[in-house]
Amino acid sequence: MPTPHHDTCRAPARIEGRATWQVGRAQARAAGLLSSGFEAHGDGLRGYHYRLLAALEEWGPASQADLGRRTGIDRSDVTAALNELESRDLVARSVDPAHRRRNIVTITPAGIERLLALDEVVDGVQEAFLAPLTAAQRRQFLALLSRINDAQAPRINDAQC
Amino acid sequence: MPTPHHDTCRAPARIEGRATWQVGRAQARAAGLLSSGFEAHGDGLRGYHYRLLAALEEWGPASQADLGRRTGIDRSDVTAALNELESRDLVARSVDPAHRRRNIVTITPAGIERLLALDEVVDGVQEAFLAPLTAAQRRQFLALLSRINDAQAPRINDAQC
DNA sequence: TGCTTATGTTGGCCGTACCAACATCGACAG
DNA sequence: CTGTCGATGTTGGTACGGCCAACATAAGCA
Repeated sequence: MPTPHHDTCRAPARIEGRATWQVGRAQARAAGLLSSGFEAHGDGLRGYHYRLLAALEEWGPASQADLGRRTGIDRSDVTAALNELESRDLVARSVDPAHRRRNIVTITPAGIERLLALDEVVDGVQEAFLAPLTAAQRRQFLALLSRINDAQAPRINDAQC
Repeated sequence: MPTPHHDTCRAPARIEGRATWQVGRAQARAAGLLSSGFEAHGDGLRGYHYRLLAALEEWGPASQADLGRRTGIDRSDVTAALNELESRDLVARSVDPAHRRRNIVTITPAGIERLLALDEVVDGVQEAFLAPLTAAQRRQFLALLSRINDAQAPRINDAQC
């Protein structure tokens, strides 16, 4: 992604003061940092792939549909992302012997290795993103964000959680 | 926009704790609320149009290129959005007598009226978005966001500010 | 005068998120 | 056992925001 600037000369006052606008700017900044990081050290992988690798490493092998439900990624997008991961030998698909229609996706040792490398990239991005805040402010910021996100979130797929 | 859920069952822990992830979730929520609001009371208008109307009302008539620079919207997108605003008689284009290549865009009384109506929609969204926070927490949240956004922001177009 | 810059416009690209349709397989009711 | 229903993986398409390239034209300046 080519670094969204999103801001130029300061938005109109009625917009600049809005929380939704500020959140949008912050997210644009975060997305820019992330995609720069992935572009530099990610071998063409992006957020989708990182989320899927992380889910596989933390929760173990799963079917594609389960992966989609757990990560909030659409089934069709899971398929596409897994194709790219599989072509790099970072995950392996195998047919479930019980349900022959289902694929069991497993993360490979190379996948874990790449995941750990991406972890460091993402950690570096966090540091850059939160740089203007002190440690106490970062805790506050995360706490407020969590409060907003937890209290809300329409939560559509609440199956098997 | 059909209400992004983005979250399903809690992301992997290594992602859930990241500030960039939380900001993304918050922004997804904000965008969903905004597009719901615009969809319900906006007569087909969206963020682009609101930003342009606000810029015109606050800074007065301007050329399309200036509008683009001030709002951070690309020239080509400004053209498209202005076409829709003009077709609703919310703005008027007139050729600058000095620079015959330039259009002077003016907000019409109907445009101001619509802008005020959209202001209320957007205000309602802010309220919904910040609902889980107390007044003091909202101030903190905005202050932290401003600190992050102001300290950073690569600022590419810094001309005439 | 000619060269360069700025403007508005058209058309296109990319990434994220969705949705619809399809063939296939399992499970379960009758 | 059969038929129906649901779930799965896949393909293909949509929408939207953001961005870029190219173009014709007008202004400004050398």
